[in-house]
Amino acid sequence: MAVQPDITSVRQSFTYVVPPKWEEDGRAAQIAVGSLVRIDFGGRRTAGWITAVDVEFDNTVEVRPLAKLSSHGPPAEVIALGEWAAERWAGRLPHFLRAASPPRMVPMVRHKPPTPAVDAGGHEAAFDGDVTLVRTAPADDGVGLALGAAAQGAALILVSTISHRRALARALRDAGVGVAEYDDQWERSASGATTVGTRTAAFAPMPNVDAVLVLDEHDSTYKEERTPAWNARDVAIERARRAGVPCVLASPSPSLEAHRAASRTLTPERVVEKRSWPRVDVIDMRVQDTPGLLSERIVDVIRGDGPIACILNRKGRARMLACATCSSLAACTECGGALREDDEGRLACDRDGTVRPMVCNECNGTHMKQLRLGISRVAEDLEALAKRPVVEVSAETPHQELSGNTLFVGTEALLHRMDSARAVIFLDFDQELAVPRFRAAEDAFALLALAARRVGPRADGGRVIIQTRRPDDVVVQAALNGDPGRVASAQRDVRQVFQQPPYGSWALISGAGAPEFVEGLHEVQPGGVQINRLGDRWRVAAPNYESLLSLINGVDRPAERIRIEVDPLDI
DNA sequence: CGGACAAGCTGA
DNA sequence: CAGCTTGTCCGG
Repeated sequence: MAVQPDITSVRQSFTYVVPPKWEEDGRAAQIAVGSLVRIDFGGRRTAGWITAVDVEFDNTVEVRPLAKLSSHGPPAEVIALGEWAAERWAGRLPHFLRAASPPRMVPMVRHKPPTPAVDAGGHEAAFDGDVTLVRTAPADDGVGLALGAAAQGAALILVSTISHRRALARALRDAGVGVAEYDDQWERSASGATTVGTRTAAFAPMPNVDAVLVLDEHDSTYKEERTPAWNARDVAIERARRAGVPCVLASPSPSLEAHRAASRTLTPERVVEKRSWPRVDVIDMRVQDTPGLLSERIVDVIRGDGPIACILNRKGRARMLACATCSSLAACTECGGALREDDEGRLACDRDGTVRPMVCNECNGTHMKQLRLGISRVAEDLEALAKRPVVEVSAETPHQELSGNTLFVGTEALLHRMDSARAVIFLDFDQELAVPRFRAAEDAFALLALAARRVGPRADGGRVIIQTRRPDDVVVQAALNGDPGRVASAQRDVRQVFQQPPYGSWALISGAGAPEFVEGLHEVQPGGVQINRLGDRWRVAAPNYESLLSLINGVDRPAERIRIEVDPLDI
């Protein structure tokens, strides 16, 4: 038996033998690749996974017996998938095997016959290719696609939140589908049931998968924040590829990664898609008479009935500048990012390092004003304008208080937490458009799609209101026209030209050992790879992740700690 | 990860 | 050079 110890820093399996007694009492027959065992290792007892059963014995070392058979574990295919993921995101195998393992020990798995066929309700067409991108209505709850997946047999379905997992599992059960919720119902998943779960469910122990579905594939919760920063959507695609089964990626605001991975894209007819979006009003803040963040045009809405969400992301506020003459936002002419005032009174872009004199791009005005407004101040102004109480929502606000006929103000977390709204007002959407990150446009549009979901389709009468100084921005225009395809086609060009993901692969190197490691990378003189310093970390950019990882894995790691984040989202 | 052991440092 | 700290290696 080859056993991978459950110790992150041990990157190797070790050979053990099955104790003779286990042959007699039947335990030997239960051992398979993936089984959880305990072993005597390095002078103590530790957990581990069986990674291979047919192993050549190395006669130069004394081989010890396994100490204990703890539990069933992930099947061999999932162990192999974990090995692939460890390579793909420059991580360690135990990280992935933990995600694939039961939360509590499982002595025995019963393999159940597959559940009877369910009616796919017209959604089976999405599942007759390899990787298909399906652009959904913002308010689509995914039940139709999930039934389409379950109609294929045992389906692996990823969702971005626990509450979506619960709701979808309930809907599938109501339709007669046997469902396991991962990882709470690990055993049920291992017995072959259709499995619904969040990020870690990409490693669910299903013995065979007939279809894979990733709902809201653009969602950043699919990306693990800690190292290894793996992405469940990409694991799901690989899992489907290995099993030779269809994989559907669904989202109202698809990522460029999904566009690239898919061999075809299914979009609703233009008219149908536009109707699936709510009415969107764009308010050009450059021509508003009122100072501050509240325009006249929102008055009627905020004085009206129903739950209303006013969204104001405060992160990075202090850095934003606008022309005192024409009110245009100071933006980088190279990359469109927001500019800040540097120490010498010039306009500086943090994203690409461009510096220019304090002169407005639009009107050549030389006086800039800081745009700065705290959320409490806005809540006060809003209350005065609406003539009704305003509830300021923070992370501590209990969920029960997020409904009813209330006017809320908060950061985008408010949108994630509330169930539905009659109107969503983005008080300062430039915050989202000007974030100095390569994914800013995609993320900004995803936020509008989330608002559209809370408000419902056009026929429901709800509204999304966008206050901005950039009414012509493609992100704003795409929402206005209910046409997500515009964002993708605009972004694709930029990303291709600058070899940004997914048309290139990046790694962020940080930590105390980073300088030494980067020096080692430079010594290799890799062709087609660029290394940039960004403050106390470095970005390694390669044409694809294969060449990125062969470079990174080919250079010795320094003694001091380093953190390698492959394909980061927030840069 | 954590134990073993080697190399380096300190004080008498 | 004992006694201690710090660093590096390796485990079946």
